[in-house]
Amino acid sequence: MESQQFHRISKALAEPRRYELLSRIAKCRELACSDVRSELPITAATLSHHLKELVNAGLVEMRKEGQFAHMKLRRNVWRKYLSQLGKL
Amino acid sequence: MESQQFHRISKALAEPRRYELLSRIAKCRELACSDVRSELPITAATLSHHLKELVNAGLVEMRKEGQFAHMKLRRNVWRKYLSQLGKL
DNA sequence: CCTCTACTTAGATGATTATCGAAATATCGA
DNA sequence: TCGATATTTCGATAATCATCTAAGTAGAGG
Repeated sequence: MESQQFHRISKALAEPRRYELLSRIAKCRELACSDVRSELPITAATLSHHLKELVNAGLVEMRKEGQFAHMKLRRNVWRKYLSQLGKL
Repeated sequence: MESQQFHRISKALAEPRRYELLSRIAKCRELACSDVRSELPITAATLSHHLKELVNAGLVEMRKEGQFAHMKLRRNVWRKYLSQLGKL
């Protein structure tokens, strides 16, 4: 795994709200933004910002379906990240 | 592992220089600050700051021997962190 | 078309923090 | 005791970033 991606992922995880978001995404096969918003006290703008960070880091994949955005964990990237950390 | 400690560790890892420092500490049984300073372009003040964060996070243990400070990875904490991440 | 809903983008603000130089503290060796 | 070296603390500065409101874009259903 590229060092740049590794650091982006680390930064993405460092924000508690973002980690919580990732954690919810990981628990489902897919999760819609609107579902997150109905369960967490977060504005649409902030959610969109955090989501962008997760996608930028390569951790999350997005799919647009009509008005809705669905998020999905990229499990192979996550595995690679864990394996890299494990080498410390 | 406490959620507070978990987040502190995540934050500590998110800074590339700090991760590099941790990585060097992990490679030895113990590492002296002065050795780090002779190998990396970093001021004493900055090193001291990052070291404090690692200690605060519970990831690193310090031992003073005369003028020298020796740093050591707390491997059981590291293991717990990895295992927590693995549950995502 | 019009409007409602879902999301994104832009711009601003405040908080956090990485960094450094300088001063302080502590230990060692002469 | 003096001077050198190691580390910490303080204070300042600049950069990063989380958050919000408001405005923009776009699909769905009348």
